[in-house]
Amino acid sequence: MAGGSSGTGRSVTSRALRVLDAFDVDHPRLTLSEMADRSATPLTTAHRLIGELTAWGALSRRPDSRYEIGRKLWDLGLLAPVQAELRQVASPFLLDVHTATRDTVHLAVRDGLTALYVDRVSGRESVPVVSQVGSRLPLHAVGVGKVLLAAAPDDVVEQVLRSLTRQTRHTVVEPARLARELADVRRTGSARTSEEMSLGASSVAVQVQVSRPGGRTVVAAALGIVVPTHRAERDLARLVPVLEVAARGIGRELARTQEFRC
Amino acid sequence: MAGGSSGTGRSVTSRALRVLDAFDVDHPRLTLSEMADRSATPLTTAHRLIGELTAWGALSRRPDSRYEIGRKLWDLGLLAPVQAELRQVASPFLLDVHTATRDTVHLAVRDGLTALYVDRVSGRESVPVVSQVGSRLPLHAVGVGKVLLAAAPDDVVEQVLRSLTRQTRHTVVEPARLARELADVRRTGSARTSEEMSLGASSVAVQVQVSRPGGRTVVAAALGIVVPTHRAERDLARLVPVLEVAARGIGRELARTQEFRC
DNA sequence: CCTCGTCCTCCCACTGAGCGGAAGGACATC
DNA sequence: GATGTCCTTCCGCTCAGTGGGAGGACGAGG
Repeated sequence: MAGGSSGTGRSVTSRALRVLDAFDVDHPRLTLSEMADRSATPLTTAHRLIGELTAWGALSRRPDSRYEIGRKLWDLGLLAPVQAELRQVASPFLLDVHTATRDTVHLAVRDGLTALYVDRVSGRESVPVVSQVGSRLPLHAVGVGKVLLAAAPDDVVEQVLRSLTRQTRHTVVEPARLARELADVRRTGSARTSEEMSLGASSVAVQVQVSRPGGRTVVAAALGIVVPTHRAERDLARLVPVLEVAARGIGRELARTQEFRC
Repeated sequence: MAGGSSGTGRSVTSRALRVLDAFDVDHPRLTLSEMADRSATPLTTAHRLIGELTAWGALSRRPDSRYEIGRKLWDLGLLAPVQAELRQVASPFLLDVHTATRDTVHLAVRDGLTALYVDRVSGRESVPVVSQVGSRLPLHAVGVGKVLLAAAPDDVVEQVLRSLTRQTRHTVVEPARLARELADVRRTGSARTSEEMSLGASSVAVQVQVSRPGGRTVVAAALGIVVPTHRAERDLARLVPVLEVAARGIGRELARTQEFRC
């Protein structure tokens, strides 16, 4: 190869894929040179690769000459079995909760050190949208995250406790305090947050437990609801039973499905 | 290149992408050799490409050694602006309709000669699931499809009329009859189907109209609802006004958004 | 009008990354 | 143990990919 200077990616394929990596939630639209920069690819090479990706439909070019993810990737992405069964089983229950409360309902699983939102039903006149399907948020700052963290292996908990990032002035960043909260979550099965991720929003969340053959139960997901803080005092306590009913429904349904693997 | 025999794809990138094309709704899980076959790629080459795709996260390997679309593609796909604005605007309205009726509600746009389902809220005890988000169904056999077809350019209508495929014994496959139905749709603004796509399911759908600056209105999408046939006679007529209210709300909201482009 | 800056597109000679047949392993079936 | 299916590793040939450079398109500032 001509350049050979810095760590030239390696294979063509990996380079093409790295170009795609330039996109993320904060950068859903990029110019050619932005993509080249962000993926550390020589401009000319990026140009060629992007041309091929566009021809296939992985990217598409907007009238303003910037690129965005194309429909083909959308199609393909929908085939990904990311908790497909969980989402399918849980969806009606989320709708039930939404119908009963008209608030924003979330379903999340733990993905490494983050809470991955796999489904969402958004309330009409609800709080500022922080999370969307596909979002990952820090475990310690959101309701569903605390629930998932409380059920996580010790090493995960330790790692999270060591790196508590502040999101708002209400975020719990003292390890000891969070550890105490987690103990409460394990005892009660539910977690609360109050403006710890974004101001004006409070939440409750509960575990979705699945009984596995052998008598053990595992926490497969977390089900949460977000309300404007001014309604939190009045509503959150009342919402826990609603969530619990739905969570148990989901858990029972999941246990029934033989294919389910954690 | 060694072989050089048949039309060797071309570029590495296009080959890698073609391998991904092996996946579709009917084939969400494939073995290595299936992917090689389906993409007309020599086994060894497919093996290498798939290895790279897997390393990046485009694919993932299941315990049973088959491959499926990986989480990374799911993430990326969610960034695709496939009717992003439409979906965001419409979502609360779909939920409203669902809350009021508890049936399966669909939002679709026309994509070439098919109806592309961009959002869905599924009813609890509803009909057999035919369509999912991302599905494409023939325009002439579904409610939202007829609405979209009625608003489509003449050449599209002609093409569809020339190739009416039978889905069930109730599918309308006579061009003249469908043309008549389309005229009705244009007049009334709503379309019905009765077991034309799958037995046991009937539907109504209405246009989502947007007033563009300049006084013209365009049909941006179709909003539909599916009910079990045994309830169709009783429910469908009553559902039209519900859908119309929601569709008008969506249309008004879309018109307000300046960015909206058809 | 010209200059400068940004961003994109085209060109082309060099070379190492990709290619894929062949061989061998893992596992199941008869 | 013979036969089949599916996956993985190996390796020498060569053509596809590479990326600097040149130049075009467009806009802002002088």
